[in-house]
Amino acid sequence: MRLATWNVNSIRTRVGRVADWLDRAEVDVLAIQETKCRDEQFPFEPFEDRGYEVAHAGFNQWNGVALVSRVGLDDVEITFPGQPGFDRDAGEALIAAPVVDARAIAATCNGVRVWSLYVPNGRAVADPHYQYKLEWLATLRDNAERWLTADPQAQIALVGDWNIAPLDEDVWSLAYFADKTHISEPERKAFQAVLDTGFTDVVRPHTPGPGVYTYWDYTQLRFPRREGMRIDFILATAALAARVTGAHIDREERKGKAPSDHAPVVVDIAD
DNA sequence: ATGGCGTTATTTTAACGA
Repeated sequence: MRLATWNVNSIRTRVGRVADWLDRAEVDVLAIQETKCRDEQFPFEPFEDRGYEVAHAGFNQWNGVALVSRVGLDDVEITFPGQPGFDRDAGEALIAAPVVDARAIAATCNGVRVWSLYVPNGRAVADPHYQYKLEWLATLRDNAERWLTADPQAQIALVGDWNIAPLDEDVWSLAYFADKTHISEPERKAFQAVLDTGFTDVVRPHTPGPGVYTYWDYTQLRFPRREGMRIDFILATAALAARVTGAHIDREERKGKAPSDHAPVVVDIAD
């Protein structure tokens, strides 16, 4: 089966492009981030017309994650246990539920537990949102460890917009990002800590760098100048990674009329 | 140079993004 992840930057604005892409891409399961809508605003019909089931979590105009599948969509779970929230009004407090963003949704698709994840941006290293990001990732790590401890053979995919560039070559300019988020050591360690529970990046072996990205800013002609970031990942447990036969980043989808600023990331999994 | 662009909402500016 073919599994993909895509930060679409508003599903209502992008639904035509996403549907057109599904018509061509032969994707069985698509994890979406940044739908930017509430459940009742989500355009379900274009997906259902194409034979896909949809599960969506959206609480307001921010964030929003979804799973689209034509190979089953069972045991849907919105947010992971202990998922931290961010108090937007206070602007500083890191607090627990019930103030939780729509940043995580899971379902079992053809035997694979797929999590569509939208990791908090962090905004700036000195911003409280940055601590929220680190706490969010640490809690995800704890869950990942728990899932694999319960079943070392579990087939789990953690996919989405991680808002972290793990390697120096994952950003177009180290100097530009030197004092910004996405490349700081705490963020990279938080990402690595998830990997260390038993996950691997199953896309990178098929899309070697440098200069291979999944995101390009709308401004400053970043895309034509090939100045991007690699921040969208498909991480798989060993049992699932063993079935991966190929992967690609569909940078063609960053072109044309009204694109998302992210490209879809795709992985092929043997039956 | 906080510019450059895109999206959303109890919009006409502010918040957010990375």
